[in-house]
Amino acid sequence: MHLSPKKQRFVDFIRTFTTDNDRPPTFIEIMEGLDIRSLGTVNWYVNELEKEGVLKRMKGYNGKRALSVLEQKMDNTLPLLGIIAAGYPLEVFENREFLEVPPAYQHPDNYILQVRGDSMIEDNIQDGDYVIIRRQDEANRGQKVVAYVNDEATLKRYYPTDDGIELHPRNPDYDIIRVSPEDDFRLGGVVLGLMRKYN
Amino acid sequence: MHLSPKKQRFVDFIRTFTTDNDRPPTFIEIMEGLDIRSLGTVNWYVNELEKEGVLKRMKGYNGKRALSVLEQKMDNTLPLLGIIAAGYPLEVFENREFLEVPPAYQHPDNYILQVRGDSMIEDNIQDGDYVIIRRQDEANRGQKVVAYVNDEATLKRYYPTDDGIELHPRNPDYDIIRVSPEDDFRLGGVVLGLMRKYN
DNA sequence: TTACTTACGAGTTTCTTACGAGTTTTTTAA
DNA sequence: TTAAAAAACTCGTAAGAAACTCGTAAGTAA
Repeated sequence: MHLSPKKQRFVDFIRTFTTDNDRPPTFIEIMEGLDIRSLGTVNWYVNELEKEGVLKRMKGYNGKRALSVLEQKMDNTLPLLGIIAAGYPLEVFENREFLEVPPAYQHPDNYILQVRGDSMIEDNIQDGDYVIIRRQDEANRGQKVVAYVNDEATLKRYYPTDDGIELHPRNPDYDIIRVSPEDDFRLGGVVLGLMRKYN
Repeated sequence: MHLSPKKQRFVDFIRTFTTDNDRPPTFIEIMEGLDIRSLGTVNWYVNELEKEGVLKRMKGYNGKRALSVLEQKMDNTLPLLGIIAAGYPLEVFENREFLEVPPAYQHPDNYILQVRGDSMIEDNIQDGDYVIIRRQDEANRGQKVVAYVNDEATLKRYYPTDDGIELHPRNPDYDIIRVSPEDDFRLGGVVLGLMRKYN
């Protein structure tokens, strides 16, 4: 992400100030350090850079006051949390790996699972595929979701019913899972996309 | 893709300027750097080179303005060249679109095609999927390739034989294509990966 | 109160885009 | 081979958008 020279100068100042003083600068310190004459201008920069994902306002960092600025990096990766297989608990990786994704998927609530098995074969999701998940606890009817039922994780289609939830596999060899209120149910997220690597 | 000397000089300037300054040049900087006397001329170059897929305008990159010029590298996109459907000529897009990909796929010889139809359904490649192609004229046995046979483009598996080439679909409704020496045959590339977007 | 951040409104400057018209070089077809 | 057509390249200007600026006032947490 290339910044304009002025914006670049702005974040550079924050970076060096922060390492020099062990705390981020206040708006006024930025103003003086960069020869800006208005707080509005400083504020404009912070807003812009926040929109662009370069800066982030943090709570309670600064000496006297609460909000301040801090850097964040974009590396186009998402955590590969583990392997999901129909009928088994989610196998979570110990040493977290990261996988590169198209930048648009970069989001703190997104993560990746690798699919094991063929329970979704009719949706053309095959063994070894990587699915990109958005962590959220609601879904639309028919969406593909990661669901946890009684400690078992599955990738299924989501169909709410009058008295519970149905989770449909996309493979005739597997049964529909009917979730009743007494089951322990949790939505892990919805599937945003899929990536497959050939070699 | 060879460019005219002038155009080549133009992109070379952008390339070196960008690496030197960590940002792409503005139109005026290009104008001065190349001894051009009109912004219209710079604009003309940019338009031309954009049509040819060499340059691309990016959001929020440049010093003062929003849209600017940048080379196809570094922005994590690949050109979406068109739609490929079994049994039809490749439908090439006029106004070139770009799609974000995982950064590792970034390569000048790579491009994207969108798949129409279900001729590869048994390989779990479905209608609407995006395949990432590496442009090259040889392939390994069994690899999925983009092939042009007598002006018809297809996505198939590649099987060389003693007296020619066989192209295997992955759908029983389609026939194997047998390419003999008198056929007009060309490899468009091999499939490196696949991306699918759900909404 | 004090030391900050946030919000508003209204500039100025820098840069892109659009337009219209011209010249030079290369390709095409008689 | 040569003239006509097309493509490559040039110019200058003006409109408009984005980037950047200012000053002040209101809000907020220690």
